Amino acid sequence: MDLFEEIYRIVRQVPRGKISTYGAVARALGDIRASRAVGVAMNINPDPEFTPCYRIVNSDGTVGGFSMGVDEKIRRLKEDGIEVVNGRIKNFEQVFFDDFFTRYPLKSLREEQIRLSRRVVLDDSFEKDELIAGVDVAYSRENKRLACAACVIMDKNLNVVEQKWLIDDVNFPYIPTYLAYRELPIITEIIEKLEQKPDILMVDGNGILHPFGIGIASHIGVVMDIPTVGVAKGLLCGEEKNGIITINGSLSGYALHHSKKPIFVSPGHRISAETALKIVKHFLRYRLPEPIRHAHILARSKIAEIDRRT
DNA sequence: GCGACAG
DNA sequence: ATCTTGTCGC
Ligand SMILES: [Mg+2]
Repeated sequence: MDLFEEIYRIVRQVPRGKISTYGAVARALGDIRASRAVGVAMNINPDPEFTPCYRIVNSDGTVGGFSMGVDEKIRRLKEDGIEVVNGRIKNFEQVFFDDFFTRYPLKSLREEQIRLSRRVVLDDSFEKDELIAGVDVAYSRENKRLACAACVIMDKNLNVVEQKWLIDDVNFPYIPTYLAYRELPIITEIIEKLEQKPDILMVDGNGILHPFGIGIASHIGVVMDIPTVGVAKGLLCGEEKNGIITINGSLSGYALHHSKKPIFVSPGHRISAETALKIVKHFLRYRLPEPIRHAHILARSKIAEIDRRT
């Protein structure tokens, strides 16, 4: 699913002489949470003459940003006949457009998440726990649709057994609660490239610690049918109390405060919360468990190398 | 007005 | 995540 292309398709529906907002485009995608991603998509708009991103403004009526300069955005709006006074759209309600033709792609993805969430297994369902892999994705600053995925397999003595990396395009922006749709394709690709099969995969992001119980670690686990653990650097949802994270009163994960800033561990798939915690603790040396930390360093260094050469 | 928003 | 074209709720 190329959500960037879906965004551009919606933005092209705004007629000359009308404006819409980041939030309205996000709603046409199916979720207001995508408003910031709409801004990101406008920022990297590959063809501003074809896709008039200058017609997308802030929902409070201010014009918002523009990579060619806000003055240029205002100039183009005025050329369309939109009046702008003190950086604010005049007659906002009259010129506002949100009558989009859309299939609400994010609503379909949410339905898929809910279906997948019912398939999450929270019992220890693995033969061995000898080879633990960590995976992470780093992004190019030159080309914002280019990413590097890296995977590092370690044994229980924290020796690196195998590492692989690859570069590929990413066609889905980061949207809170939809992270899997951004990173799953490239992560699937890197896992398939491994010569050895890890017993458990640790993912940079949440497992069941997600508003629909299906963070990226759980999502990968169910789709690939592998045991997974989620390790996040920030709290997406839930409440912390004495190191325990609950959503609506039921346990979803744990907070670890071993480092300056906490991490949040939650089971992904085919593992219990307690076992997930135990395995993460076994690999802690710095803030992040070693397999993920090494994958992060590898991915960053490779994408930095690409950026240097272009 | 300020912080929250996995990456 | 990178260095940035947001929105909502407290
Ligand atoms: Mg990451």
